Amino acid sequence: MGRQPCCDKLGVKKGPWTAEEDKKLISFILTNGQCCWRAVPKLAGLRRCGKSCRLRWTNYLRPDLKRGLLTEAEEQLVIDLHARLGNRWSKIAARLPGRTDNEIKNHWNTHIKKKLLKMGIDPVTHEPLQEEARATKTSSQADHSPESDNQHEQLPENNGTASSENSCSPTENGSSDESHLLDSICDNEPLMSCLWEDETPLVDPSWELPPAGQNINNVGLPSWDENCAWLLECQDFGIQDFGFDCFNDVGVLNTLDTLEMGNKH
DNA sequence: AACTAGGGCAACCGCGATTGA
DNA sequence: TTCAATCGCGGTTGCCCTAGT
Repeated sequence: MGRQPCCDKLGVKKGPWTAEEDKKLISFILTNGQCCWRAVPKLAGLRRCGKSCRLRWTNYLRPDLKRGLLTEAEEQLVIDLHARLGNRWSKIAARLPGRTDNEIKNHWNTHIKKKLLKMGIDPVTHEPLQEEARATKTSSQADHSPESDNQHEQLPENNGTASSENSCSPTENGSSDESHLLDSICDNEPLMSCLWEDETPLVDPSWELPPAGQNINNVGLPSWDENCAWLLECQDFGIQDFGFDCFNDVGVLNTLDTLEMGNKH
């Protein structure tokens, strides 16, 4: 009895994805949509576990992904959101269109954390390190940390009125422009209520895959018969030439770039 | 030029949540 | 209501690249 592993340990490939595998996965998902990840490897002809496929797609192959470093404004937003949400990377990522939880998590651990420490700010509590030390001395029990579950529970009730005292978390290092950007975001109640609306992803809603089983052709997309050759050729012609409006072109091109990079490996 | 250490990122692992029979 | 199957998330690992010596 007990829980089955998500995939057969035997015969399942691990490690970096090859361009060929990427092509297969993209081809399959664009043809069939995202459904039942467990079945994806089998149907797509991949020797991967479904989990791995999902991860690869959501973190790397999705056409709506942005690539490259987070902008200062995005970084500031991440800091602010982290102060309120803690390590809920998926929630944070949901507020940043085109960014994945993994990407944000990595960026946090490699860049932002250090930045905050340099500024004398505890990356966990978002409070000045000295005060933090004092606070832990006096009341180690009273958990005022933003990580506190209580605080998390209250988050939805902060809707819209997302306290500006929170938003004044570490902004010292940001340029005044970025601070203004963040302030203006936080001061904008309609925008903030939208941001705090869990069901309202900022990701371009135009990126929608057809329901399972429905061929991509049915949504006005070019045939996928040419498989990834088509995707790859888009680089030469420009995605718009295909009338492929449902994809944000940057995203698709990023995917293509990615595939190309993969080929170089 | 060769070696080493550190940083960055992609991918894996394990667990909790959710779903459906 | 219970329990197995599946999904999704957060933490962690390991590999690759680059800067420094």
